[in-house]
Amino acid sequence: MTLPAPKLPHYRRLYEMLRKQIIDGVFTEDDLLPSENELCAIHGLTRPTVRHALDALVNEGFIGKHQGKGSIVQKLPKGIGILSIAGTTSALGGKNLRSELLVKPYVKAWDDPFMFKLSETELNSGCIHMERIRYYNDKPIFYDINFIPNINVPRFTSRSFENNSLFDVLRNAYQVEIKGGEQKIRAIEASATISQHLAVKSGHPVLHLERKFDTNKPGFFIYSSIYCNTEEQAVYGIF
Amino acid sequence: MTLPAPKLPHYRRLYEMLRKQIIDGVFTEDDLLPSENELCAIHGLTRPTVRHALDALVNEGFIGKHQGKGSIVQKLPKGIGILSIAGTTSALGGKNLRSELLVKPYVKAWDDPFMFKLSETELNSGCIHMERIRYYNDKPIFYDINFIPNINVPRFTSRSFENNSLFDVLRNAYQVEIKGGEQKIRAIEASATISQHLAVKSGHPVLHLERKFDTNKPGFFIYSSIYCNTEEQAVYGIF
DNA sequence: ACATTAAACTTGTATATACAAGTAATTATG
DNA sequence: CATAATTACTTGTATATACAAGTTTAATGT
Repeated sequence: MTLPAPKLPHYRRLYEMLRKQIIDGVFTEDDLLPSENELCAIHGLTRPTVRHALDALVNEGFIGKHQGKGSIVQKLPKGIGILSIAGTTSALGGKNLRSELLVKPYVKAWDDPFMFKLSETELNSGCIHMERIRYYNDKPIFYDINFIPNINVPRFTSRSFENNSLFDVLRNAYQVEIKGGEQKIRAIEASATISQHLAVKSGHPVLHLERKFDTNKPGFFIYSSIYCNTEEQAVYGIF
Repeated sequence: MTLPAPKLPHYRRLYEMLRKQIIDGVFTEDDLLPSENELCAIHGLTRPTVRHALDALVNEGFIGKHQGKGSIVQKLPKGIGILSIAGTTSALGGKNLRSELLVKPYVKAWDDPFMFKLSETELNSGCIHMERIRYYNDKPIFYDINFIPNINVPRFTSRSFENNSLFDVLRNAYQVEIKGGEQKIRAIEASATISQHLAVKSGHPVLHLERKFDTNKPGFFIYSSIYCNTEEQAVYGIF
């Protein structure tokens, strides 16, 4: 995984700029973006190049194009793969949501057996293991165990993750983006350990998800095992 | 929801043709598609038009493009939103999987309250309600309740669904395609009704998913409530 | 003041052309 | 026969141009 090229293609620069403007709130839902012709004039680019950038924004769910009318900003796409609490709008950041690092990231060999089949490269690199508890209204609702292949993620173990999205860190510091993934879901009876972490009675039903995230880096996946207490709130996810 | 236009744009016709060839097995995983120049010659189109079709195939996960090498067919994208059993490769069709209609599709008013907020149009149209049980090795594992808005789906209630994917029927008969969606997941104790349908003891943990599927038709969503027995096999899904 | 028509805007589709950058195949050389 | 160089292929990026089709705005007529 190399550092990004210092020179991005024109269409990509425009795409990143517009994307950032939407995320930063410069354009918000239902706003019209500058027209294709305006963007050509502003950036000294041609329509096919501008359209290429806009197509990418459409594909990622940031805007919708309407012939004759313009490019309209949509509600910020909720991250595919991010779990939250039904009824809240973000995984973290709401006043009643907070996250606590239970086990700081450290490098270890993969658990054997592991929940998903691993490639040779992954097996040889070991993984970074970390555990977090997420609280809603001071009640533990998620017990989250992450396994990140120790491939090209220098100084990962020294980063701070409390109240930070793991995915944001990966995107901003390592240019790793989540593209989707697969998951195995079970309803299980809470074991002694799980009931301790999630503050439920032993034997109480809890949700268990084993997830494998695809990223924009070929061959680089992120793994996660999550236990959830859904007694009061359902777990919410986009797929 | 209108019928598709009799005349498709060139790029779209090429996209649909290549997509069908991949699905039908004319091209299989790891095959090289004809090059862009070859497709231009074969179809009397220009490279930007051909590339537009190929870009759509990339976006949907059918192919990957490799500079200098060619366009390579990928494993058929597993339907987003389709649930299956961990370890099997399709929702239905495997020898050990079969589906049984418990309640034939019929038109009714929406349950009130309903698991997701409904639009005015949806409320006024009523929904088509149907219930199925899915078996794995003759054991009931899914109890699936679907709610399809009664909007532009003529003669839906007279179709046969046993051993047919609801999504395939929607795509082939009504040009409705699933684009993703959202879900609320809970681990619950099986009620008397659920334990009867899924052949588990009352009070045993079962999975409950409430799902809202986005489609290619603006404003048209499909809803589903699924109870799953995950005692022996996890539920598997792509997101 | 309102309705109708025309003009001016928007995105959608498509062709044409050129050069950059990566990979595979062919040819030349030792 | 092996290796290196060259050629020929591939996709990637970008400009230029034109017309179609949908929507909004401005002008005109009553």
